[in-house]
Amino acid sequence: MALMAPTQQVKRRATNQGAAVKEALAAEDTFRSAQDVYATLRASGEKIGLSTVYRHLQIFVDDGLADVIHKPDGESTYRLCGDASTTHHHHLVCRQCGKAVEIEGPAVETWADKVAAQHGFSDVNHTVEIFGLCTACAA
Amino acid sequence: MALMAPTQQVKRRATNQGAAVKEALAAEDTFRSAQDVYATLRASGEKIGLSTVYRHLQIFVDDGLADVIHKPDGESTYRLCGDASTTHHHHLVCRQCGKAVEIEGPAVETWADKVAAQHGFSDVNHTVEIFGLCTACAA
DNA sequence: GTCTTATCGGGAATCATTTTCATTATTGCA
DNA sequence: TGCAATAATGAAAATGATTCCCGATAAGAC
Ligand SMILES: [Mn+2]
Ligand SMILES: [Mn+2]
Ligand SMILES: [Zn+2]
Ligand SMILES: [Zn+2]
Repeated sequence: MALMAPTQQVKRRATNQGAAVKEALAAEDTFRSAQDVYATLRASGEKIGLSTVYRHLQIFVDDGLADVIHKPDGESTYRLCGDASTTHHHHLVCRQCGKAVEIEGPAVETWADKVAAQHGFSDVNHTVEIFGLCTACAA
Repeated sequence: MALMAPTQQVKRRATNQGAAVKEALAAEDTFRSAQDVYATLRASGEKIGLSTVYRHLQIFVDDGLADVIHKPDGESTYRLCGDASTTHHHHLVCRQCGKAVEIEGPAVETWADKVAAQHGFSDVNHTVEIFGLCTACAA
């Protein structure tokens, strides 16, 4: 059994950079890479370093504010989570522009757990991502 | 609509290196990284280069002989496919040792297509991976 | 055996991500 | 309000997987 670390809220300082990264993500319902966010912020005159962008994106993930999807080419992309860490969900993602729709599939959840249990696997989680072309990109 | 390239069977030469990579993968029902396969082969005295390992792993994927899973840390892992490219399936994978079981979920397939269609997405595919600890690693 | 060229592999190049660490800015408190 | 404690920053270097380059090697055809 894993030790359950107390959910100690880490003390975080409010900074311009942190706010800027969050705004950049909030601007679109799209999965975006750290490099992309960084380029966008710099282009808009924001004073921020690449390390800081990576740092905040990871913080968002740790805090359950953002989801991350690893593209086949290895690049990680981030997107603010609709309703924070409350609801478990997955995504329908446009492989062209990154636009994403949050989706739920209760049946998939139970299926995944059942299959894992049947094979004796424990401490289970899963990834379910549907990729395609959004209507805009299909044109 | 995508042009359907003629399924021209590429002429491939039989080499010791290609066979060695396939054997290394066949030895275990586990997803393994290129670096890992390379290290294993060299350790067993095999005369092979890292580039060649990557080359053959990619060939296996192109030929539908192997599946690839991208780990969260970005590393790609490969595993020979049970029944070649015939059956679409997913995997239940041990996040500790990489041991994998091929699984099927017809309901998930139809669900994925339906959800995508409802949102107007086209040219759809999906990834479904269940991770956990196998009985051996749970001990 | 000889030729053609697919394959090999050492090493350099890419490139996203991480680490380092001196500098800067935020927050709690006197 | 003033200041010390320290969290945050970011430029630069390091890391590490993967790809690229290209002269050397070897499989397959005749
Ligand atoms: Mn789920
Ligand atoms: Mn499927
Ligand atoms: Zn799109
Ligand atoms: Zn295991």
